[in-house]
Amino acid sequence: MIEFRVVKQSKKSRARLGILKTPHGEVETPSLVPVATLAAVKAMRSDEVAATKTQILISNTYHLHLLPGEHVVKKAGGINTFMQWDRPTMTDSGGFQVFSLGFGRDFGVGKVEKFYPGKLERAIDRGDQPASLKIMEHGVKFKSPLTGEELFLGPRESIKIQEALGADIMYAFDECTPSGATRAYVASSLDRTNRWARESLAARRSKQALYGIVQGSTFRDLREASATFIAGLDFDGYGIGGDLGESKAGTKNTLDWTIPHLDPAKPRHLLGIGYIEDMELIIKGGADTFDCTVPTHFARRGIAFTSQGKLDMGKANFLKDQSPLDKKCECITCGTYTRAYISHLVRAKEITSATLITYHNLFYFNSYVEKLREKIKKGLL
RNA sequence: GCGUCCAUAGCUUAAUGGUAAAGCUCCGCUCUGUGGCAGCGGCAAUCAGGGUUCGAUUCCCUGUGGACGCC
Repeated sequence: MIEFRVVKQSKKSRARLGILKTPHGEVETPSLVPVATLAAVKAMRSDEVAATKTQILISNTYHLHLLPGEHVVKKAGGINTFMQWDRPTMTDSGGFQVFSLGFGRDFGVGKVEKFYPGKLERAIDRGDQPASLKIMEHGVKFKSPLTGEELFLGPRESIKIQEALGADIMYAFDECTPSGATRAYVASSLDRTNRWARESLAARRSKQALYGIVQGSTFRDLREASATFIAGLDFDGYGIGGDLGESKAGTKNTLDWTIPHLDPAKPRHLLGIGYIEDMELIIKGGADTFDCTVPTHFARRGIAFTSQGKLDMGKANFLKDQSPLDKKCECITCGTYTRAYISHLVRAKEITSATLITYHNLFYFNSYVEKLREKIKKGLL
């Protein structure tokens, strides 16, 4: 089980400082939750991740079910022991894969995207199904992208897998609705997600915490209805997910519409959002935690986040640059290596480039959130 | 020294008697609960000279450079 304590509530915004207590230690909130999809932050050892000030990780039910299978993880003693990570963990339910392997895959777009340029002839409407999976009332029939094998995931299945994985916090099974979906589609999807929320709770046998997920896309009334419904159930916290609409304004609206309806004593997690420039907005909007693949995913494409902005280390001009990624950064990468060296590694496609930049990006993101916590403490946010 | 073959983008190759296609490289952009570690876009070339022809990168000759074989 978890305990959440609000240490300070800002008077200027919905921002708050908190302590999220789990069986594997405490998380100071607001906090970024780096993504370890397959029980690993890609390119990193767990001890390296810990050194980036990362307090908690999120892994993925769908992916770990396929590879290596939850029983392997369980046999190893659960996800913490398996990956030698002694701090808190969460597992996402697989609900996002209903989108990413479904409509997202069909149209080749992410969830924040506002348009499907030239790809979407008409809005996704009630009754539409993605090409490679089937969304049914009791769950979703997937086709493994690895083996082509059919795989069924519903609330009961998801919770069962998550219990075998053994993270501190689990998520209810939901459908992350696609942008470009009509109100009718979102409304019927929400009915289903709400039903799945109840079934997820009923399926739980363990003492792991379980977060319910708010959906409703960009429709204010649906977001409010969703938040109210989820708040009425006995969840330990909340996830806010789905299509948030156009990046900044959309994220703000979604938080404004949903958070006032949730129990303020429970932690709220914003699912899958976390550009550096969005963080202040997210935290002011009232999110206690948020996960994002950007620091790790971009690192593997050679992009470093610094106080000078986003740097594409693959660019040749850095080969002459003897300074660190970020002069103001205190991470090991910045204390040890030059931009010239890192640029060379990126251009040569050396694996080490991913390690070095991922390390820095996580450290940088976590330090950034740390500063925002300071700001809340000082009453500046 | 003689013979044969070759010469197209920075690299490796394609095609054609009506000025040329691709992969890699290079340059730019995109990536938000990570199927895919990529996707999209751009720059850029017919070795040199002469001949045949309405028109030559393509056919012919010479030169230059290279590969192979023979001596």
